[in-house]
Parts: sequence; structure tokens; C-alpha cells
Amino acid sequence: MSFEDNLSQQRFDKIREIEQLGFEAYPRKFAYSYTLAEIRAAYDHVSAEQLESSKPQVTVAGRLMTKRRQGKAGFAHLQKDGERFQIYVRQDEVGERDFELYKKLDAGDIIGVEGVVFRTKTNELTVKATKLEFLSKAILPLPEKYHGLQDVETRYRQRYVDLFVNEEVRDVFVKRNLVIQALRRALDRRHYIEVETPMMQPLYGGALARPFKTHHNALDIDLYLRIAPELYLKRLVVGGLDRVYEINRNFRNEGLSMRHNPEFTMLEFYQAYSDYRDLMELSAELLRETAEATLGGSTLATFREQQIDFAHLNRLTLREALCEYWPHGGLAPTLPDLDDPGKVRSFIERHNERSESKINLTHGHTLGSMLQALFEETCETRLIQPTLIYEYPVEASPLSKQKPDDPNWVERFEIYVAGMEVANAYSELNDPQEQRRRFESQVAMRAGGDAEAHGMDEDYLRALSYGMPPTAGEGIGIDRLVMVLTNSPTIRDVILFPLLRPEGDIGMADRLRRLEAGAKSGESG
RNA sequence: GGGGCGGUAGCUCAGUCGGUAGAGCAACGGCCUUUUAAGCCGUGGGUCCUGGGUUCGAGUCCCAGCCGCCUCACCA
Repeated sequence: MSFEDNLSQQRFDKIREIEQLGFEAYPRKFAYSYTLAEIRAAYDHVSAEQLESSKPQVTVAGRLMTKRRQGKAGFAHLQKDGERFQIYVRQDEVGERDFELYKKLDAGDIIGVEGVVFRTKTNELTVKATKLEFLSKAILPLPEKYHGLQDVETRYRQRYVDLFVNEEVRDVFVKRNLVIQALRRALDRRHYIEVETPMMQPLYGGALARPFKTHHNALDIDLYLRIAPELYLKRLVVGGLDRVYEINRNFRNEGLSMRHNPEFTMLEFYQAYSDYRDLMELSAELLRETAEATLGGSTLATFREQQIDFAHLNRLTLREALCEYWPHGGLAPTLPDLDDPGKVRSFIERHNERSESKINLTHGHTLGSMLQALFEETCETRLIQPTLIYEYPVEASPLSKQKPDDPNWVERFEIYVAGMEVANAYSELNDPQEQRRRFESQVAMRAGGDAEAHGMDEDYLRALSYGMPPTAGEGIGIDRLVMVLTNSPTIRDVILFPLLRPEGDIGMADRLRRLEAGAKSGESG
């Protein structure tokens, strides 16, 4: 028997021993009168003397996280809802049977406690037990109590352990929920309605990315996991849902990094009779409101030792950003330089000389694509404070409306925070003829080898042909926003179960089988 | 996919020049009725990621592979 099996065997055998004391191994329910947080709220300011005279009766439950025995008494900490609370168990208070149970408890077990609130010598609020109830056994031993669970791989694979052992992990996901609540509230208040559109799509679109492919047996058709909900949401705007949003997963078949998980959560919203300027205002409000809801009223987040202030949203055109954030010293570009393809090419060459990461111009040499590539290489990671970059080249924006005075540029903006793109918005192209031409040029790019170019979506063209009001739409990357608001350096820390390679045979069923086979027979231990 | 780093007890980690594999926590037995990384005495616990190779001898050196992290590429 391996050592680990031995540890588990001892714990497994205790289930039988606990039953022999008259407790149920896996009882149905337990009615607690207070959460641990409620006790703390109710009695935190009550003195030891007052507690001594009032003797408040409570019933609590939770997972046993520490246990300190001292002869015929002992202290332990219960954990529930992310709160830890001390209990004190004395044999002369709980009786012999319950104290026998206490002696058999292991860290990780789940119990219920009836008792009286008091304060210890060190003034810690504690429940002195008058009765114990056994609720569930931890057969597997817990990680070390002081260092917790450190191994990154184990933390992601066994998030259930990570969550109850490392308290800050739970906080991150509670805050993630606050972020989503705040965004929903903000949009609901502005009379948006929330919808769900297909995650499995016969044609994928709305972004430039490679999809996951799957198959429906009964219809015998291939389907794609969506890379974006955009085209469906705009069909709804055609249908008269003037303000819609969806918070849901997108799937992109791409590499993993600290900023990329193949499935990620996006908020997309569309507002009819508006343009991208209206969404600039709305975005600033949404970011500020969300930060305040998450940071307890403050707009200041700390991310990687940097202070990030969501109270302000700087605005620059893409071309202005290139002039302002040029990283290579010497002469930075000027706005007129950026209208000259020859000069832009020389700036790219200067960048390539001075930087590890080279800009590769194989995909096309239009002025717009060069400027966008240069921006992404030189500026993106330097946009630490929330910054809105607007006016994008038309080439990589097949669904955006052009600027009235310059068809090479579209009414689009992106918002960068902490060097990451967290939002993307534009005035939606609603002219079906122009949309058809954009799709055609995308299809040509795809034929030319660009695997991420957009496909032709004829039903979308049909929808636009019924007339879509002028509309602006935006997507906000929830995971990245949560990263910044929770100071999580990697996206895996804000996704409960990030994608990992499967770990292979765990052998758990076999271990449980062996535990059952190895259990001490009948008589008490 | 390229490069770098890592994988040793259930957990957190040491392991020197290649010479019988260690500590703390957790566990088990004993003592202990206000402790809190409880304490004291004692005991048990290892597929050193896997598979080859070099060597009298490999946790340690070499090769291949697996898994993870970082980084680059990819990713508007």
C-alpha cells in the first residue's frame, strides 16, 4: 500500500468508527442559525464580559481547517463562505461521545457545531461547542496549512482545493462576479435587454480568428464554436431590439498565453441610433462604475505594482498614439509622416532594427495595415492607464463604418488598460452593398492564404438588406478587465478551470476501490 | 512550434564533487481543559516525472519523451 493510500485508509476507516459512535456518515442536511460572517458582524464589538453574561446560542457549520488538541479539550477553525472562525471543544461541555468524534476529526472534514459565543484569553471570538454534528469526511489529506497549495499546475487542475485552501483565490472569483453584476446593472439601467445567441454556428464570424469545429450528428452538419456573437446581435438590432447585450463565452482556436485562453468571456452590446462617439462616453462610464463596484468605491486598481485609475479614459487617435508613444528615441513620427507610405515603411524598418520583435509585412503593404502593425508593436504594451485609441484603418475592420471624410479609415476605437486590449467598438456598417464588398475582399484574402479572414455571410447581408438603424457596438473582454481589477497577472488566475492538457490516468476510482477493500472489518477500532 | 526553467514523502521544500534519500507540516501512538504555523516524547511514510544510456555505483551526468511555468511565434 502506498503511503498516500495509507493516509487515506486511516481516514476512510474513521468513517466507520464515526458511524459506530452513532453519527451518520453522510447526513442529509444541517440547519445553521448563523453564517460565520454573521456571527462576526453581530458580536465583533461585544466585549468578553457582555458575552459571558448573555451567552448567545448559535449553530454553525463549515470545513475544519485547523485542529489543536489539548488533552480533553481543543481548538479548531471552521471555514465557510471564505470566513474562518474558531471553535472550542471541551469534553465536559460536549460529552464523551461528541468528544470522541472530535478526536477522530481530520483537517478537511465538514461538521456542524452548536454552542455559545465567547472570547478566549487572547480575545478571539469563538464558539464553545455544546454539541457536534458530523457532516462529511475528507478522505484525501489537505495541503500544508502554512504554505497552502503552491504548485500552479495542481491549483488549476484541482481548483476545488485551491479555492478552499488559498483564500485570495476565492476573492478573485467573488470580484469577478461583482464585475459582471456591475456591467449588467449598468446596461439594464440604460434599458438594454440581455439575450443569448448561438454558440454553435454554421458560419463563424464577427472577428478575425480561427474557430473550433464540431459536428451535429442528427443533422449531419459541421458547426463552429462561435468566435464572436456580433453578427447575431446585429440581426437582433435589425429585428427591433434596439439595445441588446450578451455576456458569454467566445472560442478561438489559438495559442495560450498570460492574456489568452481559448475560451474567454466577452460582453458585447449594441445600441441603435448611436455612433462610436456615443459609446466612447458610455465606455468611460461603464469602466468607472465597474471599477467602483469592484474596488469598494475607489477607481484605483493596482496591477503589477502599477496604479491604474479608471476614473479617466485618455483619448488618442491611432496616429496620435504613434507619435506620442514612439519608443525608439530619435525622431518620432509626426502626423504628416504617417500619411506617407514611404516614411511609414522607414519607421517600420527603424523599429525592426531596434527591437527583438520584427514587423512582418508579408500580409499586405497598404498604409493602413502598416500603421496598425506599427501601433500594435510599439504602443500597445505602453498604454498602461485606461486609454481609448480611435480611428482605425479599414483593412482589418470589415464590419465597421467608414469615416465620412476618408474611406480608408473607420469609426472604430479600442480601449487599452495595462498594455492589454480590453475593448473594441465601432459604428456598425449597415450598408449591405458596402458590407458585401468588404466580405468579398475578405474572401479574397482568405483565398490568398489568410486563415483568419472573414467569410461571406449571406444571411447577414439579407438582414442588413431589411435595413438596420445606425448602430454602434462594443465588446469588452471580461477576463482581462477582471485581471486588472483583481491584480491577477495571468488570465488563468481569473478563469476557474483554464484549459490544460489532460493529466492522464489519475487512478482515483481504483484507489477508492482499494480503500473499500482494505477497510477494517466490522468491529470497532 | 522555437528557447529558458522546473518536476524529490499527501503538502511546502533541502539534497554538496556521482557514494546507504532529508527537514517542517500532515499522519499514527502517548502526555496535555484558553490554543491559534500550539507544545513535549515516540513511530511510520519515497515509481526522486517516465524510458533508455554512461559508470563499480545515478535524485545528481548524457539522450529521448511526458507535464507545467516563463518567453518568442501565433493571437485585430
